Parts: sequence; C-alpha cells; structure tokens
Amino acid sequence: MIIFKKNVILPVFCENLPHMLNNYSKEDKVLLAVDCIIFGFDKEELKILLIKRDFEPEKGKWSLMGGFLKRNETLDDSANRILHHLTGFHNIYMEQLYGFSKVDRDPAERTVSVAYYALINIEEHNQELIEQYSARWFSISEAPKLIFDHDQMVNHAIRRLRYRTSNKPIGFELLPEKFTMRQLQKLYEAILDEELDKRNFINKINGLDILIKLTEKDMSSSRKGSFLYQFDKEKYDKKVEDGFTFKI
Amino acid sequence: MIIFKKNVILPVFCENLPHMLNNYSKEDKVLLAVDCIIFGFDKEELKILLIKRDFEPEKGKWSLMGGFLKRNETLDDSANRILHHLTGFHNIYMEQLYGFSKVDRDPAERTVSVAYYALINIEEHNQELIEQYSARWFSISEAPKLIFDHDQMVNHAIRRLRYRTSNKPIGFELLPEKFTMRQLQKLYEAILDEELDKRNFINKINGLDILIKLTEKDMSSSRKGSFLYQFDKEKYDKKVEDGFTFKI
DNA sequence: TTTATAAGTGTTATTTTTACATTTCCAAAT
DNA sequence: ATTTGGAAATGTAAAAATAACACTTATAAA
Repeated sequence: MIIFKKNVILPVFCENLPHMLNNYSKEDKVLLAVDCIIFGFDKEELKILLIKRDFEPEKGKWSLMGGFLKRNETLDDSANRILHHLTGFHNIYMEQLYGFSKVDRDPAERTVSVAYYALINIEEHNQELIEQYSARWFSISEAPKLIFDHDQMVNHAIRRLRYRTSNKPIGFELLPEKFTMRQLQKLYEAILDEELDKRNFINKINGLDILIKLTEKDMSSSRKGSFLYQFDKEKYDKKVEDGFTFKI
Repeated sequence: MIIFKKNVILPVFCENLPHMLNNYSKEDKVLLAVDCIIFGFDKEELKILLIKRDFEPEKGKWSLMGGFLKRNETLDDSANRILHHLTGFHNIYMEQLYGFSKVDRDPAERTVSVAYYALINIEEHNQELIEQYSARWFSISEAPKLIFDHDQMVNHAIRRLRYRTSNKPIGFELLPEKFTMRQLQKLYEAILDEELDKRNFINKINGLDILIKLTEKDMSSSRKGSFLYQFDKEKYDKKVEDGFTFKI
C-alpha cells in the first residue's frame, strides 16, 4: 500500500528525505537475494556445501545456495526456506552475516544479497536433495572459485564463525549428538585454523561445565576407546543467562 | 536487464530454485531502506542524532535518519549519501550493522532496512543542516521511543560499538583531533557502560603505542592542566598490518 | 601374554589483569 | 610572595588466566 500526501508544502531538499515524506512510489525497488554459506564438519575438516549451476549465466560454475526474498517473509524466513530446500531440515542454526550490494554483482539484474551462514551436522543431510541440486561438500581449502561475490561471502562467514567461538558454543551444532573430546578439539582447530594443546583444551572445556560425559565409548579410533560426550543445552542456557561467555 | 530462458525443460522443483534459472522477473522486489545510527560523544555521554518526523505516518515521532537505496549505488554509497545530507561531511566512519526485515515493520509499504552505524565528532556537525532536519542529539539513556524497529537498531548498534572497541580504535572517531586522556577514558566508559581504573587505563593505552603526546595542554578542566594527545593513524595502521588487536 | 596406539591426566612457569595511594603542577585567592 | 584547592600524573604488588610440557592407562589385536 502506498500513501500519497496532500496539502504538504515541499521544501526544495525534500526529494532527498524519503523518511520525511512517504512518497515511496518514486523510489527504486530491488531484488533481494539470500545466499547461504552452509558449514559442515567432516572428521578433521571444515567444509561448505556448494551447488553447481547448470545454466547460464555462469553455467557450470559453483555457487552458494540462494534464493529471493518473498513479499511475505522475513530474511530469516527466507534463509530457513532455502536451507530447508537443500537439506530437508528445519531449525538449522543460522545467522545473518552481511548485505552485499555491488551494483553489478549479478550481471543479470540489480540484486542485493543478504548472506547467511548455517551450521549443520554433515552426517544428517539429505543425500537425495543434495543430488537433486548437484550439490557437493568441499573442504574450505579446496573449494572452487565461486560465482559473483560468493567467495567474499564465504570469507566473511569464516571470520564470523571464528569470532563466534568466543561467544557461543557453535561447535556443537556441527557435531553429531554424541562426540569425543578429540572430535571437538579437531573442530575448534579447523575453525580457528590453529593447533590447540590437548590438555589445555580439555581443561578449558571441562571448566565450562556444559558437557555430559557418557559411560559409552567410541571404539573406532583406538583400542582404548574414547568416552563420548553430549552438549548440555540446559546448563549452557542457564550459564548464558547469568552472563557468562564461552571462550576457547 | 532481465534475461528470459528458451528451450529449457523445467523440472517441477525449479520454481524454488532461482539461482538455477535466472527467471528473475517472477520474483518480488522490495524497497530497500538504509537507516543510520549516528553516534557522537559529548563530554561524558554517548549520544545519538535523531530526526523528528513532521508528517504522517508516525508524525511527531523521533526516528533514525534514513533513505532508500538507489538503483545505481551500493549500500555503503547510500549510507554515505544519507550521512552527508545530515552532517555535510564525507568520509564519516561507518559500518553496516544488520538487515531488518519484519514484514510489517513499515506500515506504509513492505520495506527491508539495512542499518548502519556511524561515528562523528559531535563538535563538527553542521548546525544548519541539523536544524533543517529538526534533528537533535540525545544521550542514549534519555532517547525517546523511536518509530518502527529503530529502537532495536539502536540497541544492536550499541552492542556492536561495544564489541568494536576490542578490534578497532573507534573511540578516536568520536573525539576531537586533540583530546585528553580523561576524555578518552570517559568515552570508553560511556561505550562500555562501566567505570575503568585511571591508572590501568592509561597504562593500557600507552602500551598500545598509538598516541602522540603533545606538549600542549588543555587548561579548561584543572589548574594543572592536562596534556593533549593525538591519534597516530600511521602507527596504528602499521600495527594492524602486523596482526595486532586493539583491546581496552 | 605381549604389543601397539590413542586416550587420559596435573603441575609449573609465564603473562595478563586487577587493585590500590601519593605526589605534582598550576591558577586563583589571599 | 605565599598559600591553597583540585585535577593530573605516576608505579608496584597481588591475583588470575594462560601457556608449556610428558608420562601412564586402557584396550584390541597379534
């Protein structure tokens, strides 16, 4: 709905003051895209899920999964919808990143894209959907060049992910429900791109007191076997409420 | 420019795959607003610059300064343009914050707004322009309720500003060229909303080695007078290059 | 029974952060 | 000329957080 004003004296500078007059009709509209950087973690590597374009423009090139904002949805809704299409899941951990707006970023039409990043348990994706979209997991270091400004988006997402480790226990979103300390450490090493000391890491994690140690062991990686842990979301939430910050 | 595809067999799921077919013409377009949280620092308080709407809807209410993205500009361009209108200055320190997209956030029309925050030296604004826009500086604690989701934007900006102190010497953007240690400390106290120990603060700042101590003194606040300092951007830039982080 | 291998475990040194009180300088008043 | 008032300037010691470091244990497979 567009409202037109009556009986208003327009000073000269008013055409530059859209918030002062709701003559929205004169304003340019744009396509608003939402592109998702989907992170997964596989054994020792941080990966991203990319889709292959099989049409022009940029046919045969790899790209982030994306879509356009619809009139009746929020950006979060849109990102959720896009993630659901590719993975089959709802309630994926997801965060808005940044708006990319170079005028010619998409050669087909003026488009502004808001990038989101998402964290998923790589074991849980829907293989069928992924095939439908010609999607593939790439480790960060081996990912191909992407279309448009998608590489820039990925770099932005990695930086954000790295920073987020100091605020939120995002790592747990990327692991299966039950995991070993070694897996958790490898994940943090992958995200932070640095090696961590095993004892210091375990001490710090235990100090946070947000893990449940199970009696169950994972026997696949050694003869001794390693205990499995679970993330205790309840304990974590209580701690966050009391104003605590998660820091590795 | 919109490109229509020919001779393409459309699988059933293709309408949900805009990146797979550039049939952009079917997609909804939206108005993209840019709203600016303009911070200033006055003596002991962090302030924001607000404008008063003198028209419907939301006549008489206070709001952030904003505008709409034009077809041929980036979001940064747009924010710069808006800031220039209100202050008369170019090259204002500015950062993109977040995209706000509640479907009915603007009752007049579907609008997505990308918020920016900016830091300006409060002594340097253009009084004439500010009067033209019925603008006023408010201390954060005394700011009126704002229209739409602008309060949410301001809160977001304060959080970001607080975080940025640990990365960037943003404080200096808010001060006059020459300033006293006390002013700098008061500013950080205002941003972080906590009292800091004078000696520890000075030790830390001096440890960063990015200030030039002038021989000149400010005599307005005491009989002894206090030395004035200048931010040494060159030294700072060199340090950033060597991978250093600024932390108070 | 032996062996091979990753899992598990604490202490000390170093660095960073916090807490804290006295002296100095100068303009204004006398 | 002397005194006075008040903010500016300054350093050290205790506490906390972080970083460095190596041996023992549990188990399956040989």
